[in-house]
Amino acid sequence: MASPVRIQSDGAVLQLPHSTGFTESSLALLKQEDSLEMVDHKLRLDSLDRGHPGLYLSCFDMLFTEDAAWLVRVSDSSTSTGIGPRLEPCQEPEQCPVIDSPGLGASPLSPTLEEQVEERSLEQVQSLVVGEVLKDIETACKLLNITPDPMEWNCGNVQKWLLWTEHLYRLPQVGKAFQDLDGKDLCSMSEEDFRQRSPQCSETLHAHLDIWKSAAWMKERCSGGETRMREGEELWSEADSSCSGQPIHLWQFLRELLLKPHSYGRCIRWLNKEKGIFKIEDSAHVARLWGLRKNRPAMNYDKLSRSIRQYYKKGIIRKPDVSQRLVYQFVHPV
DNA sequence: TATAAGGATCCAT
DNA sequence: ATGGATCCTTATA
Repeated sequence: MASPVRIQSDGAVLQLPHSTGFTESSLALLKQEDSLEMVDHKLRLDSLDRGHPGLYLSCFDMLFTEDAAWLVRVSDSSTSTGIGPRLEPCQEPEQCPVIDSPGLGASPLSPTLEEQVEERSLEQVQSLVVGEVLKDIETACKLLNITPDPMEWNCGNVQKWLLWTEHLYRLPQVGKAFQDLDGKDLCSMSEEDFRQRSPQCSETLHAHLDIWKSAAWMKERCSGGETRMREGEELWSEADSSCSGQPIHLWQFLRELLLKPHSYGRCIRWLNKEKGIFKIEDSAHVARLWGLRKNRPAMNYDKLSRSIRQYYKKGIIRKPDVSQRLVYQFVHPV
């Protein structure tokens, strides 16, 4: 059985419990960007976990977005609840200590100090990584309209999550094998149980679920002792367009995709953000995502584009002055 | 062949 | 009433 991986050496920021921790397999999942050709950042963390020399923790775009403010809250709240190991309130990223700034004429750092500096830098790197993972789960929740905690999923939610994970890791469709399961069932399954239902994808699915479970566990832990939430930084986006009760509109959905270029830049991107001009690079992909979001498996670009064209009259979206294929423009750019 | 434009109809909220 | 989904015809590159 995979042991929980400490994403930190002694004095860990993030030593998660056995049942919900980032296991070796879930970390392995985070490393798969090589095969997925999605490398944006590769963070060498081998010294973090002396039990796993040479461990790379990589962030492919789905798991690496813009900032890590979430983490600051995570660490703050764990401090305040007194339950977990602590991380000093993070400084601005720009002010993070640089690891190799040797000498500068002064006497060399003592090993202890050096270790401390290294430790802190690594903590911040880890914080970034975990923060991005959490943010990306948040994004997926918005897009799929499901809660972040797998334990709360019904069978339909499980199927959505499976579809999503398949799409994310280019897996074959395995939804059928998990048809009758709700979130609780899924969470209680061992990797062996996964193997029985889906021999090819068990490892990835189990590991990915592990990440979600960890995230839910962390969220639970943070929200328990602390309710502070800075405006505009909702943890799980209860106030977001997709969760505010009203069903999401297509134009909002497109905007959400456009705001996550790390994750969706390959299928939709700004040509001119100021003017609100964007291009759908992969029409089938965007349509699939929209169908996923709206529970419309038969969605395709033909229908999606028809809906976009309805916006012409309403003054929400139009064709840019020089009309190009798959290029549209928000009439009121943000 | 894929995309674009827009009419018609149905459905859910 | 409104926003979409679906299906359709016609035009264009």
